[in-house]
Amino acid sequence: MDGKPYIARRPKRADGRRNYDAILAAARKAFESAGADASLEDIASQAGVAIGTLYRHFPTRASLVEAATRDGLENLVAHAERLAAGPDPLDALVAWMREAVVHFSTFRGLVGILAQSMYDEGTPSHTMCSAMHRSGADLLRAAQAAGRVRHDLTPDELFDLLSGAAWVREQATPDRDGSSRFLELMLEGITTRD
Amino acid sequence: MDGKPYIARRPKRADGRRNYDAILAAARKAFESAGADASLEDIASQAGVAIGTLYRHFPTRASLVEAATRDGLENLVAHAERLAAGPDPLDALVAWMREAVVHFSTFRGLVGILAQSMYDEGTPSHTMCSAMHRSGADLLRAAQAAGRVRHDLTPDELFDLLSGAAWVREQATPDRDGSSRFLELMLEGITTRD
DNA sequence: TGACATCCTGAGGACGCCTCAGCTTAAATC
DNA sequence: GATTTAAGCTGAGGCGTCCTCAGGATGTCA
Repeated sequence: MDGKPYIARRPKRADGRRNYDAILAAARKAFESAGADASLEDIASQAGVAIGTLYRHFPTRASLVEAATRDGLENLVAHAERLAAGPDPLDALVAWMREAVVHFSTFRGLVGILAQSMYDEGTPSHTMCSAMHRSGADLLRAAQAAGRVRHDLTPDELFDLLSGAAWVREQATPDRDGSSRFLELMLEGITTRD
Repeated sequence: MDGKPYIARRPKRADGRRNYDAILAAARKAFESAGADASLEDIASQAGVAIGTLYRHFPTRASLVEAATRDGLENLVAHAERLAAGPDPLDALVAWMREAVVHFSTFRGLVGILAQSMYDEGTPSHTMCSAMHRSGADLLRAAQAAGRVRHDLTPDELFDLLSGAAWVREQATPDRDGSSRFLELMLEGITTRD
């Protein structure tokens, strides 16, 4: 829509870096406990910083979410590469999917943002999402090449399933978490018959 | 948490009924175009009514959503009964599931509210959700009794799958709606092997 | 035609978003 | 160390939304 997305960069000056880090730490904590729509003014004050400073470093909520979740997604991508080197392509895919669902539901509201970013280039998280998309697609292709997963499943469809599972996990209460069962059933629908 | 949920009732006085209906109509339109978090002040003004009047009839957003979606859920329950009378229990279940997913994603944010209401008694939509839960459970049981659906699938798990599908549909853009494929794959995971 | 319960109104406090003009300060240069 | 300057910080304030409540209006019933 309006050019390239804003990706927050660690600033140059010492005080800038300090505040940047403090805001990020506060944001992680706040998102975890209040979800992706946590109050930005709370986050700023938790970080010991004025609201304007928060906006200086993270001009949009999406850019803050992106910065707060970048590490996790990077890990996910890195892990995919390690898994791809393993012996069993299906095991690799399944292990990765489990991990992905957990990451996607780090806090309430994250899946929605990621799902949006996946196909919207004007979004801070789009870059990481694309990288992740590639990782998943590679693992999927390998499993399909080994004849372990149905060939008509596309990467987009895989991500729809993962997002759905993550969303269910997001909704889970302490006494009810249907996400692992969700994944199990999903795998039944995806893997080829013996 | 705090006693029984507030279910909006059609008021006694003529002006009250008029406003109640106008608000409901405006709310349906607003939810459809702006999602479940549409501005209540907008809805009131669209209905030609002061904000206080909206709150008089619908003291909470959840109660307004409940009233706006009651019909749809009632239909869903009624349809389940009709389907249950049909010859093929699996066909009945599948048809109902398709319909349920569509209803759950009537507007953005609805699935989340319904998923919440399903297991939280202190919620306006809980009553209808429970009725729907029973409907689905009946259809599921019948399909299982006929040996067409795996026996270890619980109603709760079925609703997790339906909610996941509905959520994916909610996220869909005009050019990308993965929900029908989602349902297809889901059915693969659920039905028994031939 | 009262009398009264029901209903309506909209100002106002609380909160969150986001901007911007003015001020402070780190750090590079001399 | 003094000077310069760009980077960074602040927080008041405008705006939108939520929700309440005191006071006023009106449908309804006898």
